[in-house]
Amino acid sequence: MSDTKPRTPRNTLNPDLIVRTALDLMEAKGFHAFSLRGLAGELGVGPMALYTYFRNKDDLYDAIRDHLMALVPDVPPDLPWPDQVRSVCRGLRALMLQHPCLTQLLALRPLSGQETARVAEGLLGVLRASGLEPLAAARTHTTLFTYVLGATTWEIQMASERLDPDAWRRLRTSMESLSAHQFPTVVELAPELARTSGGDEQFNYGLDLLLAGLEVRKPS
Amino acid sequence: MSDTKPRTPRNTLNPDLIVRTALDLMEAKGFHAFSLRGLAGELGVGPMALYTYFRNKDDLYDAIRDHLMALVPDVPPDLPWPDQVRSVCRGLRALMLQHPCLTQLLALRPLSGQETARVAEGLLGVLRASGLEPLAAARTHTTLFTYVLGATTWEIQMASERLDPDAWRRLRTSMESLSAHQFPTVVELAPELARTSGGDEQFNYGLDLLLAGLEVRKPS
DNA sequence: CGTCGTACTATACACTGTACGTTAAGGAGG
DNA sequence: CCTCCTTAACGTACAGTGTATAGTACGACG
Repeated sequence: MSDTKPRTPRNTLNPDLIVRTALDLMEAKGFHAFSLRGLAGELGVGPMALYTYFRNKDDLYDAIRDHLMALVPDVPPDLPWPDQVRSVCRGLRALMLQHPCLTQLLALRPLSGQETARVAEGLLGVLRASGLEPLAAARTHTTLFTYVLGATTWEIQMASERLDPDAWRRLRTSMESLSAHQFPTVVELAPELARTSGGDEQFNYGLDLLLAGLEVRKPS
Repeated sequence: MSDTKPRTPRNTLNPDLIVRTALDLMEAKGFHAFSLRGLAGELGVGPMALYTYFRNKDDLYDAIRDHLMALVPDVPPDLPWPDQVRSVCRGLRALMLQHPCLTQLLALRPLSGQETARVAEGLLGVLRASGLEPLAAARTHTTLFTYVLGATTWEIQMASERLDPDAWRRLRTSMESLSAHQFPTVVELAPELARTSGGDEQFNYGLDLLLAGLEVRKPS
């Protein structure tokens, strides 16, 4: 009757499987609810088994982030450079919307990684080819990237707020309780502000603003 | 010998004291290390005492965020509108740099709050007065705000990375290990990219790009 | 067949947020 | 003055977290 517990067979785990399962879990339960114990449970394994493949939770985060960045599409060739920039930025945003945890992973521990470099290479190449000097290309690259990050972070945040009916109601009432005397413009533009809290149009508006500014600055 | 434990006197706590102490703790120990138990200890009080004033930790976060947003300076009058926009955006960024937890508070639970409305009112007023239509003003406001949020989040992240010598070394080596064959532009522009990972110049570059784009679009 | 490295497990520690029930301080009314 | 009632702060408990440390059994190799 020696109740030998069924040890999980020996080579069931590998980094890629862990990362993919972790990503699934994050998207199913949300970034905050994700835990190493939950992940281990999903894999049918003790929590400490994960430490064979990742030094700690942050290390796993990095791997997940790189796994996601690999999904950013390459720059499409044979297009005018502003359209190439638009394409990359929209692709990055689309990926962030599809995997909301990506914004949090980027905001939590920023960079490094082969795939991040690949994305940077594509955008930087376009900017250099468009005639920008090295420093201007780098500045523009960082500007574009941080705009996408901020805009999409905000958009996801607002969308998740809308999903929680309680939070959404509290937000509406707090908006409506703002006295039109104290904050006339906010109250007057409330419907417009609601429309600009996300969506393709809002994102493209800001992106085109940056591109328009860029063309003004260009010597050509 | 009844060892009556010295109960803390009755009205030592109040929301403002809690928020200020919490903010101090966050800045001293970092956003992640902040805990209700630590805060209660600092106040000389049991953890549950805080629940008299805040429904939960998120509620406290909201209060801290509003407390910080109150420190964003008002719009300076008697300036050309682009300079007014610059002033507000720079003021917001300066506050975020001074209190790095603000970016995380904004990214975690977005809006509502009297002080957030005050800041929005100032910026929206400037944009409307500059001649922008209601929808364009709202779009521009969101664009500017999300740019500041993204740029400053990134900047803080990179700065904190630089402070941790281990992470910084790992970053440098991973950068240098990128093959110049695979990522020629990234390798070539490495010094420029390092320079654009933060700082006033980088922030102002992106901000001026947005403003330049805005002037192109204006009918005047 | 014996040995060894390694993939996994077990246990334990110091934490976390917070639900629940209790206690005592302080002001109000008789 | 005494009593009552509201309420601020307490204590205990629970379910959960990441991870350090030590142990165990399996698979491959000599």
